[in-house]
Amino acid sequence: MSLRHAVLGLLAVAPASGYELAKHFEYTLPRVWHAQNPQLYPELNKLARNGYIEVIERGPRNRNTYAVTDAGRAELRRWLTEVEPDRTMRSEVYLRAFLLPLTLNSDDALGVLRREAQVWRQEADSLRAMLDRSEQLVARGDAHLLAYDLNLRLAEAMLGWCEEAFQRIQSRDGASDALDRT
Amino acid sequence: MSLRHAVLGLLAVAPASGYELAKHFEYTLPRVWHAQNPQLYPELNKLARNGYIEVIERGPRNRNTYAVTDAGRAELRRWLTEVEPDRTMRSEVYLRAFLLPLTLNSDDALGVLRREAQVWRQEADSLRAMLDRSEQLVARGDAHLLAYDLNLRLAEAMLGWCEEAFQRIQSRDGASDALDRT
DNA sequence: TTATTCATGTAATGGGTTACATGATTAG
DNA sequence: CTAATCATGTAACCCATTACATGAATAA
Repeated sequence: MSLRHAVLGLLAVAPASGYELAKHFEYTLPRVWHAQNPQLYPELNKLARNGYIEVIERGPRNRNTYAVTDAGRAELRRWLTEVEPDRTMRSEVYLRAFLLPLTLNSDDALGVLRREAQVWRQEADSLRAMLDRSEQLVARGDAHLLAYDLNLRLAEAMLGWCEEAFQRIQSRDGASDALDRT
Repeated sequence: MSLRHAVLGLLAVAPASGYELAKHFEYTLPRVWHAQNPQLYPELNKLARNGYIEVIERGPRNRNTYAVTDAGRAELRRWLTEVEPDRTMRSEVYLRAFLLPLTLNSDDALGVLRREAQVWRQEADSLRAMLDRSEQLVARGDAHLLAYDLNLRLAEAMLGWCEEAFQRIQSRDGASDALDRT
């Protein structure tokens, strides 16, 4: 499991509180890694007990800001460079895309694909706009841009697939219509 | 959770035993949905008790071949067309890609990116070869091709990102080298 | 007849989600 | 002073993984 390394990684990018991490997972990483409050707070305490992170500031409302320690940074580096990634995935989006053309009739499939294409087109557009804006503000080599770029490429892949699937199903349908008419 | 619908969907494509489903998840769907034996057999029994699937054949070695019932097909259609998808993801691959440029030094990052690009290039190549072969065997409208096409597009997106990230990190590095030299 | 593959499962453990609880601070 | 937001957490439940168990059929 990699929640441990997800948290460690985010804190290596910038110190944060549990509350901020939760927002981060919800708004900036929803297509990458997902985690909520009841996982985060116990995990932060565990990482702190093991010496990978530490509280660097106590704010109002019991706010604890955590940062990675040297040991944490070393562990993160070890994980990224030496541990063979688990490349299996479990994505409802991909599962639906897989099943849709295989199990739905053409009308249902085309309807769902039209809606899905819309979602990914919007996501791709807003990521592209964000990247355009950012490239004027920060240095072109800024590593944050690469994170957006990954999301953009995945959204574009989904959009491209939706459009391809739509066309193929439509022409398959057209072909059978044509056959029916002869 | 969608294990229920993953199983229902696979059985809607073609009847199968639990053993065959496990192989399917392992070899044809590893980048889509992941499930193993100890989940599958209880889930199959539950789906059968609820009337969504049924045993259509008992083979040697206690082999049970399951197929979806009309109720199962209706439930699958309902899920695909009416239930709003959960578009959050939890992918170790994406998480690593996100963290890599933000937390590793250039040398480490370039090394890992080179290895990763290799993996996705191979996956894309073999999927492309499989698609080329298939298109000569089956009708172009065959829905199975779309499943391969999705995997291909995602692999190409990962490969494209790896190459882009490699170049940006290299040129960022080159830039700082150039500055050092002056 | 020995090893391999097919085939189905259970038990123990660990990870993740939903629902709930509590209280401090800030904005209107 | 009221509502919204910030902030941390626990309890109960469900889902997923690892390790183990069992035995039938097939290939060498």
